[in-house]
Amino acid sequence: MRQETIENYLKTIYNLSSNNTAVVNNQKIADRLSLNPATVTEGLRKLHELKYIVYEKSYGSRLTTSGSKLALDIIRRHRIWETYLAKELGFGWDEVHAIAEELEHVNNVKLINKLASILGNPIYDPHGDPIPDEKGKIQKSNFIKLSETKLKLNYKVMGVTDHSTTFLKYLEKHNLIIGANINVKTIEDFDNSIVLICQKKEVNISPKAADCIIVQSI
Amino acid sequence: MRQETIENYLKTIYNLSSNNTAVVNNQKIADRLSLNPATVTEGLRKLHELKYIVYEKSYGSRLTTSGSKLALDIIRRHRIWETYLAKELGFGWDEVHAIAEELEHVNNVKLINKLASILGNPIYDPHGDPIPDEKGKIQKSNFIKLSETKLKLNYKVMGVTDHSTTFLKYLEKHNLIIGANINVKTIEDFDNSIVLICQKKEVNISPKAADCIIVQSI
DNA sequence: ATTATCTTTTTGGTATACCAAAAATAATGA
DNA sequence: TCATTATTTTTGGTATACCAAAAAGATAAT
Ligand SMILES: [Mn+2]
Ligand SMILES: [Mn+2]
Ligand SMILES: [Mn+2]
Ligand SMILES: [Mn+2]
Repeated sequence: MRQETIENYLKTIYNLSSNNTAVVNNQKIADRLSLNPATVTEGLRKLHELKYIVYEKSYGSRLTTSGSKLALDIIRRHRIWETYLAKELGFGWDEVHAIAEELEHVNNVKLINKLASILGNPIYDPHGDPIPDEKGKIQKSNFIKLSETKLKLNYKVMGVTDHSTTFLKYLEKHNLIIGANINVKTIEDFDNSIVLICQKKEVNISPKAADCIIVQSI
Repeated sequence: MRQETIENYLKTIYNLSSNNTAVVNNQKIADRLSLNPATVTEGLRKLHELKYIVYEKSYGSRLTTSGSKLALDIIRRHRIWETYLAKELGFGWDEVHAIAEELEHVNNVKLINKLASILGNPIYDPHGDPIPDEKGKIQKSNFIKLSETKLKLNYKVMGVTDHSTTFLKYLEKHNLIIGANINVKTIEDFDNSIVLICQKKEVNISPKAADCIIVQSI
């Protein structure tokens, strides 16, 4: 199996099992990687043989210790590159993901650690996602989705779970960038859309968008 | 054909036809890319179909305008990355080639131009090789090989044609780094080995090594 | 419990990238 | 020139990464 293929599967499985405890089903992997489900079934069988995952037929996959280690390594590379592109090379948070998708496969420990060191060993990437350290350790947080917030409370934007240019440009337009302070004004009973105050302006957020914004209570 | 495969062929053909005028034979491509000659024959047939090269059976290949353009673009990416790794990220001139071999395939014009701009749009890479500009234009020089030098004359080291760690470490040991001034003391009749003075020390250079060192008369 | 609906797997098939060995072609040199 | 050697091409074959459609299995919904 090509290394790049392995890496893309493992990264996806890790991201889909959130806390790395849940079992991941094939269809979601197929969706994320834009592959036919048949291809995924084959791929998972091979990854199981390579002992990167435990794959139970018609049930799902979960990473082994070695699979988890590799996954975290790729995620580290991806997020370090995203941060370096944004902080050192002047790219926008909506541009970095696509480039990092390619750079993440360049495997050179010294290079990644050097970039990390220049950045001051950051813990979060430009989208608020945590960056694993060299040993694969991740900072854990108590962040919640904007869609789970309570009325009248104050929050700080800590991250996003959608990295698409369209979404990020949309957020920028309303000053909903990382670090922004917001106040949840009303939650519409009708469709669960959220009206919030950000920089003194009222912004109406659809439930779908609110599900992609990560905040912290302040 | 995979983009990476195309890029590796074109880069190799460009490098083997030096001034990009000579026809390149299959065996040398096979050697450089560590491929079976049969594989190369197939590859060249496909590149001809894609109009990147003109391939005459049992004779050789030469790049078309479009092939040449792509080749120069990859070479630019490779050499910009080598320079960035050396100048900005603290890697040695013996380390950068291997990493650049991977990074060169990440195709993002804005990224490469940004790196180039940070470096002050350099014209030479850490091995003294010229860096094509965005349009593919290359600085041409009057450099010669150390093996072609004349007795008693003074030269400046301008580059190397071998990028292997062993060779570069060997040169470093004798202070034969880029920019070093040397004086050709004697050329042995017996084996054409060269004795030169570099930083007041005498160094004996084999003809094979002298063939990989590029100098300029001063 | 029995459909109806997802989801996964199997089957059969394509495209790419490679190689070893044999056959053909070109180059060299006596 | 004619044989020897070097290079290139053809042939037959493997491994990987994919997909479409059919079959099987699991889940949900009445
Ligand atoms: Mn990303
Ligand atoms: Mn990110
Ligand atoms: Mn190089
Ligand atoms: Mn170089």
